[in-house]
Amino acid sequence: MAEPGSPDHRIRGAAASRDDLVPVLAEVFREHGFEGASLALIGQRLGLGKGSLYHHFPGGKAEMAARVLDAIAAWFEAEMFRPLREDPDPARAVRGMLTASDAYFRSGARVCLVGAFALGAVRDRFAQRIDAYFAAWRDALADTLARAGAPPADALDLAEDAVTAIQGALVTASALQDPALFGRTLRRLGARLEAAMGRPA
Amino acid sequence: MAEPGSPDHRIRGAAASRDDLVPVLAEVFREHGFEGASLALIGQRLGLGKGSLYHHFPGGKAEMAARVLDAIAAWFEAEMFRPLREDPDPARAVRGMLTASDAYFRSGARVCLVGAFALGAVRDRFAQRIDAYFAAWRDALADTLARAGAPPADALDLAEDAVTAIQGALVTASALQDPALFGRTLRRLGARLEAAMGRPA
DNA sequence: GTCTATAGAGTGATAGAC
DNA sequence: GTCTATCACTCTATAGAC
Repeated sequence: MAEPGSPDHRIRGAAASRDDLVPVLAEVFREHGFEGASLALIGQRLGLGKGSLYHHFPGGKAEMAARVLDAIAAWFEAEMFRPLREDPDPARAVRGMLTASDAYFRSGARVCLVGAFALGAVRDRFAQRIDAYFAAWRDALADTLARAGAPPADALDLAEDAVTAIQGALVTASALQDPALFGRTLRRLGARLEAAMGRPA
Repeated sequence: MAEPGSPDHRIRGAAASRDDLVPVLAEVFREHGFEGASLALIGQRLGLGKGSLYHHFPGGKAEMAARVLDAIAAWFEAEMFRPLREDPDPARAVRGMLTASDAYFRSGARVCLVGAFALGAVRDRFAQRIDAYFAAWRDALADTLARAGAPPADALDLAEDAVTAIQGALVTASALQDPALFGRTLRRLGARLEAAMGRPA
């Protein structure tokens, strides 16, 4: 396994490190769900045989999904939740979150893997990670809204409303095959958040 | 198979008609998704062997899911979309839709099967039904909001916002195992809709 | 030789179709 | 209940880098 940041000394396109595999794995789980993503399909998309899959993920499919959820959690923590908490300009941080959401979800063309796992029986297998993802998003945003001047009693409600709207937009955009619905939802949501921040009482 | 409306001539508690099976099937698909609902599990929950399953649904699992989606579409058309369109008091009709949603989704304890199917590759197999469900909901509500005095330019946007919020609340409530989130979302959504209806310009 | 990543035959269990 | 296909998974073996 290559050290982080080391020069790429792969010889013939092979020898992918586990970190290179996870984003592709995420896409397969996004497209097919946990149950629908068979090892045969996964191996095909990763260009690896079963032996290689179990070399990188001895725990099998469950470990693959866990590593994907961990990578998603790390991305959101670094790119969305920490900026929300630490940006000295909270109003700008809220706008940044909407921009980051639009980018991450490819303007509605990409589904939320965590939300997809949350529906159905798979949820129980990854309950802690799924719960933590949504709670962290809601709490980071509530903190920022309170700093931005939203009434403290409303901040948590507004944050819950925001996370809910984004998830719903992903479901509905996918159902109607209308990615633009996601952008319209972000615009409406942005207006609600600006109103709450601008009118601190 | 019993004719519709014929007297019940079952002999020993067995011989359920296909219409009796569909609601149970719906619950199994809601809980496990299309891929996760195996025929063994379905047979167990229905109390039927595989032979009986194929007697009632010659097309197998795909036909079962199609009949479930049809039944859901029929329920929403009769209990939500038609009342929305036909109630002479549109504001009351909008409130009735929120009440019906709360009842149908068991105050957030039940997931939307159509939304769950919309995420992931299963969507393509039932694309027309999934699309029709969401479009009908949005359009019936937009029509009612316009009748209630919402600015026509805003009615479709508001309806899209409403369907999106409900779907997002179901995802998030399931993820956080917090059914009460659904009620809070309906309350916030109701306030937005009332505001739009009350302020016709 | 050791280490890492590769492949794939072969396991029993279970899938959906009939 | 019977069928075949496929499931997740195990095992053994091989390649090249050090």
